[in-house]
Amino acid sequence: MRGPSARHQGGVMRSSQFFMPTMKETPAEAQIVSHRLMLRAGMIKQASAGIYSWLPLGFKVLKKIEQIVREEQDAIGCQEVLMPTIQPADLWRESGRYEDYGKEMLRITDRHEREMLYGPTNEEMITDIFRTHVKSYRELPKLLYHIQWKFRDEVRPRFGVMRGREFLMKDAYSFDLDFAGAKRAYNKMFVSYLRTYARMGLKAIPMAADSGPIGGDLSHEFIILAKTGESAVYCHRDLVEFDMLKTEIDHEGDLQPIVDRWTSLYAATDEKHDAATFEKIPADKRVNERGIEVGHIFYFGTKYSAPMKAQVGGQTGDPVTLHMGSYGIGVSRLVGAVIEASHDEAGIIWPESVAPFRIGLVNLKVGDAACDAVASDLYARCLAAKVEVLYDDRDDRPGPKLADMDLIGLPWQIVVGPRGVKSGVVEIKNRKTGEKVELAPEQAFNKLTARA
RNA sequence: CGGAGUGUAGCUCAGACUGGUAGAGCACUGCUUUCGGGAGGCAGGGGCCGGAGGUUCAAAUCCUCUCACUCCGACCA
Repeated sequence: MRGPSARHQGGVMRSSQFFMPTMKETPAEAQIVSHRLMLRAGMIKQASAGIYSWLPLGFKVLKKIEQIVREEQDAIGCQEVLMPTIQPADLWRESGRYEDYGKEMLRITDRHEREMLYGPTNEEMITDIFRTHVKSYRELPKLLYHIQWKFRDEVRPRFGVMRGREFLMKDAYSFDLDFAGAKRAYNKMFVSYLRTYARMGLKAIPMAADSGPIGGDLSHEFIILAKTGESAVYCHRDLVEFDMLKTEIDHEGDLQPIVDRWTSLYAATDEKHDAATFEKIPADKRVNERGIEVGHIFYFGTKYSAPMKAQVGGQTGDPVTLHMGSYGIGVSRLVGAVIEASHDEAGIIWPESVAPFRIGLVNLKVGDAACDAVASDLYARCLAAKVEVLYDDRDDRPGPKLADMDLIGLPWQIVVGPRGVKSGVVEIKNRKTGEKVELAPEQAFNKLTARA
């Protein structure tokens, strides 16, 4: 007899118990495909305009994306902290942004009539932490990040989690003694971002962005290509074909050549698009598509450190004002963005790295002794091998079960039905290609669980 | 914040113009027939028609106010 904790090892993985309220019909409020599919797949529920609850299926994906982001930040020596969502207004008065920010900032007054705000970003707070504790150039450089919910009271939230008011964001901050140091930090992040998106199965292309009053070229937006993207983008085809995961990277070495490789080719959003330059690219290398912004990095020098007096003692003993940069990734937005980039008529197609489960196991005829035996054996093997599987053991007709499985887009399906079981086979289906193969259960299991 | 809409069953929507006992399909419950791609039959349950005022013998329906949500625009991770 296995106890409750054993049965729930790895979480609930049986459809008969899993809370996943799928919908056949499309809710009226959803316009874009990722929003429609997230609602239909039971991933999220809207709480109010631009604010969502994450249901188990959606939450699993959110966590996977968050974890990839975390691992790639850790890999470049960026250290994780967690700052609060609620911040004191005084901090923002120091930088001058409390007055500048406008109605997008959600302002709150506590019981002591103290002015607070729900943070839309954390430059002031991290600068305050840093100036309190870091006093010498010897402690530099430093990279810190956190992954936290933010709030921006957008006038017009839309597109589901792609443009919510509340959103989960990774924001990192770099602290250096001078511009050269800041640029090294910038390059580390630049390269880290390329790997991060590549691991999620996305083609992300860095595009020059407006760097504001600081000037220079140290500001890039990371844009993924998706037909339903919010803005037009133009770039050189080679950028789409670079494969970052195959590039060996020494994060402590000179990253400039890698950055140069990406920035030397033309890439621009419609705001910065220069048709004349674009026309000089050979016609077959021109890419003109739609894109979604999923990250933004920039160097901003002493914009916050100067007014907030974040200084350290330099080599000569004189105070040096810190050079800073900040680096954002829209974690919750990425859930929608991945779907925009990867879906078909039937539903979502998750890349394996972010899929809520790796395998969807469908028992087409629950109650049939032979089907039940084969399916539950496969289920047990998956659990034992720690392969994430969603076992559809609901007593329902094949149609809805198969349709649900396509809708939620798990990379692999194993379909156990009476017809196949009679001749000793099950069907495995690749969600992305639609390719179906009939194999003996054991072979099917081996094929899907073999480590690549 | 400008402009335009919509709020009726869990979901998609009719009913409103022309006031008179609340509707359909899907979903849900039970039985049944089906059984490899959202099936069929029978029987059920489910609504203060977003909220508050008003007009009227009578309001989902007409009027006023209010709240919420959506779309277009400007803005934006």
